[in-house]
Amino acid sequence: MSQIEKIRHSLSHIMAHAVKDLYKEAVLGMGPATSEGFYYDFGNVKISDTDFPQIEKRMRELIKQQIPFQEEIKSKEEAKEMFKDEPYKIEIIEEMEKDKVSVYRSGDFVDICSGPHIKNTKEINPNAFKLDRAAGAYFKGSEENPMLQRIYGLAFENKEKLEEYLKMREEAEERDHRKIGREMELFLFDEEVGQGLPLYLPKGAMLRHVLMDYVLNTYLYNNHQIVSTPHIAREDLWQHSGHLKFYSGDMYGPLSVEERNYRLKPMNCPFHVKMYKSRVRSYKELPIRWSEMGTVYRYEKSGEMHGLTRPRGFTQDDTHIICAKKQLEQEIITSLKITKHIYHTLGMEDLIFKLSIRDPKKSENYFGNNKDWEMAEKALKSSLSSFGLSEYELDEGGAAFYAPKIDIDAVDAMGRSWQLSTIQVDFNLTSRFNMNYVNEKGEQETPFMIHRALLGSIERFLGVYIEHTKGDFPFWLSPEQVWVVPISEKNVSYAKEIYQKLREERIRVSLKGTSENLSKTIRNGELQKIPYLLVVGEKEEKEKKVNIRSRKEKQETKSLEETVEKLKKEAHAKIVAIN
RNA sequence: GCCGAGAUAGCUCAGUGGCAGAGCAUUCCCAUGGUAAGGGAAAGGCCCCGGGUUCAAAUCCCGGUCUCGGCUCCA
Repeated sequence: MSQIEKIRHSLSHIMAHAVKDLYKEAVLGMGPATSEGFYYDFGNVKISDTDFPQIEKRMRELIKQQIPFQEEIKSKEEAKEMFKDEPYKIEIIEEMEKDKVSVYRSGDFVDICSGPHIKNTKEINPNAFKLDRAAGAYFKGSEENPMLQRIYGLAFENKEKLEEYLKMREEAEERDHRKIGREMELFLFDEEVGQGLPLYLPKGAMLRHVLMDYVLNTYLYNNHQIVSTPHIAREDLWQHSGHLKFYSGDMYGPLSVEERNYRLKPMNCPFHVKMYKSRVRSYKELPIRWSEMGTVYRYEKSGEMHGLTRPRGFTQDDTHIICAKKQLEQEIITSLKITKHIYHTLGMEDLIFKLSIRDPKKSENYFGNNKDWEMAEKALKSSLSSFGLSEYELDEGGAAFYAPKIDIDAVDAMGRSWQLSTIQVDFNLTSRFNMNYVNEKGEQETPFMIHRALLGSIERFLGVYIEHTKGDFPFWLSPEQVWVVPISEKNVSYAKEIYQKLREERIRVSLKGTSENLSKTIRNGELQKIPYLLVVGEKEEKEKKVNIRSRKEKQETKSLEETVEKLKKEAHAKIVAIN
C-alpha cells in the first residue's frame, strides 16, 4: 500500500476518533480510504457540513499529539468484548471467518482494521486534508440496512495536490452539462412537467436532431432499415416478453384504456419481434437489421436522476439484428466497427470494452438455459478477439436478464468513463416469441437477435458529450454553425448575400443585426460557442471578401467563394460504408 | 426510495421578523461601430406550494413539491 493510501486510511481513523470525542453517542460503521481521500460512517448521530470546522479542529489537535498507530491481534471473543458498545462492529466481527481479529490502536481510539497504517500521525501533512461533504450511506452498501451518516474527507500528499484536485473539480463543475445546457439554451426540466423529463429548446433539439440524423444515416448506408413503433402497448405483450416478470420494477404502472391495461414501453424489442413475425421469413432475408430512434420510459427512483445522463424518458438508437447462428459473429464484429467509427467521428476515441456475463450465483435472475448462455457468451468473446481486442474487462453479473452483452464505455476529456453503447446477444426473446425462419433445407429454425444501441441513449450521450466538449461542438454538429456579422448598417445587404449563399448549402447560419456593438456581438458569439463568425465591413465588401473568425483556427480573410467552399466542405458529417 | 443541504426577477446571487434588492439578460431612446461587455431610461416578484406561530412572516415552525451532494439502482 502506498504512503498516501496509508495516510488516507489513517485519517479516517483520526476522523472517527475526533467524532467520538465530540459526539459521545456516535457509533462506528466503516471507514476506508478512497481514491481522493477517505470516509467514515457513523450511526446514532447527525452531522452536517456546518459541524466540519469543529471536527477538523479536533483532528488537527490529535495529529499534533503525534499519536502512534499500533496493531494488536485479538480473538473474536476478545474483540466482541472490546467493541461491546458498537453494534455495527459486532456484526462485522461475527461475519469474519477466522478467529483472529486485527485491531489498530491510535491513542485512546481503537478500530477493527487489517491495516496497514502510518506509524505516527506526524506523517500526516495537516494542510493537505479537509472534510468534504456529509452524506447518507447504507451500512455495508445495502438498502436493507440502516442508513448511517457518512463524512467524506479529501487528503493528498501536500497542499498543492489538494488544491489541484479542487481545481479539477471546479473544472468538472464548469463542464456540467446541466449548467451548459441552461447557459446555451439547449434543454430544461420543468417542475410541473415532471422529474427526469427533458424539454429540448431549439438549439438542443437541433443538436439532438443532427446527431440522430448522422447515426441513423450511417446505419442506413450500412444496410440497416428504419422502423418505427408506438410508445405504449397492451400489458399482455410485456407479459409475453417477460418484461413484467423481470423488469416491472423499472416500468410505469398500467394505463387503463377501455378496461384494458397498457404500459409505457421500457424497451423497443417486443415491437420489432412482432414485425419480424408478421409473416414467414426466409434465410435469404437474414440478417435483418432494423433501427429505430425509440423513445422509452423507465422508472428511476427520485434520487437517481441526473440531468440528461439519467432521465426517466429517453430515446435509444436501438437496432435489432435478427440473424442465423453462423452470421452472429460477423454481425457483432461489424457492430463493434460501426461503434468505433461513430465515436471516432465524434472525437471520442478512447473506448473501454467490457464483456458482461451472468452472475453464476444468481441464475434465477436470468432467462434461459446454461448451454445457450455459454454459446452466446462465447460468440461475444470470439467477436471481441476477431475485432482485435484480446484484453477487455469482464463484468460478472452485468448481463441483462435476457442476454450477455458487450458494453462500451467512452472516456471523456476529463478522463471519466461513461457506459454508453451496448451490444447484446439474445436467444431468449426469439424462443419466447417463437421466432422462426425457413432455412436452406426448408426446415424451421430459430434465429438469434442482437440488441444494439451504439450511442446508448441519445440523452445520456448528449449529457456526456456536452461535458466532453464543454459545449464546443464540432462544426458539423453545432446547432448554430455560422453567424454573419455586418459591421454597420451599410454592410447589411452584403452580409445578406453571404447569408443566402450559406443557406443554399444547408448551413445553419444566422444574420446578425447592427443594434449592438461589433465587440458585443463577437463576445456573444464566443460565449455561445458559434464555430464561425463571419465579419464584414466596408473593407471586405469592397473586395468581395469575408473575415473569418473561427474558434479553432487563426483569424483570416478569404474571398466570398473560398469562404463558402471551405464551410460547405466541413458543414455536414460524411456517411461512410464500414466493413 | 434513503440521508443531508437548498429554493428570492429569465440567469447568478444579496437580504434574515417591520416598504422586495444588485449585476447580467429583456424592452425603449441615444450612439453606426473593426473582432470578448458604448451610454441612458423603463419594465420585470403569489420571495417554490399548503398550513401554523405572531400585531406583523420571504425570514420562525410543520407538511409537500422540485433541485443539488451522496447511498442504492442503472442505458
